[in-house]
Amino acid sequence: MLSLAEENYLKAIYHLGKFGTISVSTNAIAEQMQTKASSVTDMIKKLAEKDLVIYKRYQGAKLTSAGNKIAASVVRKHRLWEVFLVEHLSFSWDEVHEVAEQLEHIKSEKLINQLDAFLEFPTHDPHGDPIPDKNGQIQKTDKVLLSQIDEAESCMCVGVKDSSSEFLKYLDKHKIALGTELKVLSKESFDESMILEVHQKPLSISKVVSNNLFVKK
Amino acid sequence: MLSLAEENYLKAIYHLGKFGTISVSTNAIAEQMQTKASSVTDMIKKLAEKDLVIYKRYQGAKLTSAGNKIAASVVRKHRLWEVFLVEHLSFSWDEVHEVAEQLEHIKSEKLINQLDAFLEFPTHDPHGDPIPDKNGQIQKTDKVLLSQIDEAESCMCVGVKDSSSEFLKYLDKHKIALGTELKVLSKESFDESMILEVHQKPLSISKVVSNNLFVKK
DNA sequence: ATTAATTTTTAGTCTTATCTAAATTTATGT
DNA sequence: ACATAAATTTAGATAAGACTAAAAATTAAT
Repeated sequence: MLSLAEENYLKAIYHLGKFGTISVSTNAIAEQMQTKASSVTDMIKKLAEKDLVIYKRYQGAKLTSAGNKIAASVVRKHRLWEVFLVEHLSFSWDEVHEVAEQLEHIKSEKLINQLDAFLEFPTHDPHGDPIPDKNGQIQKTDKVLLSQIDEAESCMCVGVKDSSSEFLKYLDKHKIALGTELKVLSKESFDESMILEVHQKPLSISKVVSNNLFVKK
Repeated sequence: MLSLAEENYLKAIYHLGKFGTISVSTNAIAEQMQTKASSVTDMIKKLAEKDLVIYKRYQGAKLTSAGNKIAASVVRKHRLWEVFLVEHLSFSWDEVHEVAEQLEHIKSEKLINQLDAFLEFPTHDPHGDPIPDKNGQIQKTDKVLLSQIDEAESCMCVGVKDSSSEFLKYLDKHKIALGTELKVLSKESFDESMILEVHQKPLSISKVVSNNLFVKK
């Protein structure tokens, strides 16, 4: 049985390493985990002992398939709980992360399978991120950043890259949610800002915003 | 913010000390927590430092009102989660304890208040135990052990004293659940066994059973 | 290709929560 | 009341996970 700390490290490597495909540097993990590189070295050695990561000194860590499976299951739990919080307990999408960080570590196969069924097998969390299935598989979507959309094109908001509370509240304020239709009225090359049409009204957004909003054409 | 271990100690003292009214011995806590007396001494010193228990050397520990409040809130969370698991995730009453032991430590005021509302403010958990309110108050019930019921009297099952999986499965097997009507047909003074009428059929039960089932006349 | 800068690891320390073994205090029995 | 038993506390160790500071390896720059 893995400790909370071990699960969090696996999750960090999972997120940084594109779901276990590439090696992640000690420093990158340290930054993600808000800890020190020396602590990371200790932990990845321990995870390597358990065959959850492949570790070569000075070369960073990469998830094994066992490690990937565990990391994906933690992410699965996190995202399912987020759906529960939003759909049934009236949480807003900027409030769920902190609580889901705790709930993702609850250990019970039955709990998570029943929760999945109770939620009617959702495929995406409230931020538009895909929920891994029982085997850790995630379904790929063809989402692109809003900044990639050309002038005069329309698209639909399907996810966020930055899921910080600040950004989510900004989107709420401007009535942008998952499923919201957006049309690019114009793009300003000088500062890469855009003018959108949202709910029949124009809205000017900066590059920071268009670079953190995923859309589907 | 309290650690998981600290919360568990407070909960143990709460259960053993009748909700904070009486002092609990080091050994009793050690047995309840499945740990050693020396570990208990260390911890209750620490809790005393934080003014959550009153500790006098060689005299055991007693919850302060602050400690009682925290312990009650942990118990509240435990029991609310149990209700959720049974009512919405198809858990049976003998399966909920282990998972609720984990869920009770999730920290979020909003989570527990919303969960309470979602469950429509239940007053008792699936084993008939009362759920403390936000202020830690529990409503007293006039339940009594089945062994106290006289011959020819009828009563209703309202709770269990032993909530082990084994006992709960025994009750399931004999179709005894909360709300089930029971009539004492006869009592055997030799071994203190009883013959009940349950669902229009006779059922012989031992003293162990009648001493672990709460009923209301 | 060597030096300089950066990254990573090692060594040693700290905290929390646990343990064992020994010492101390309280309770018990005659 | 006094010896002994039982309960409790103290002292010293251990393991997990974190940290700092110093050493080592890698990468980058000239």
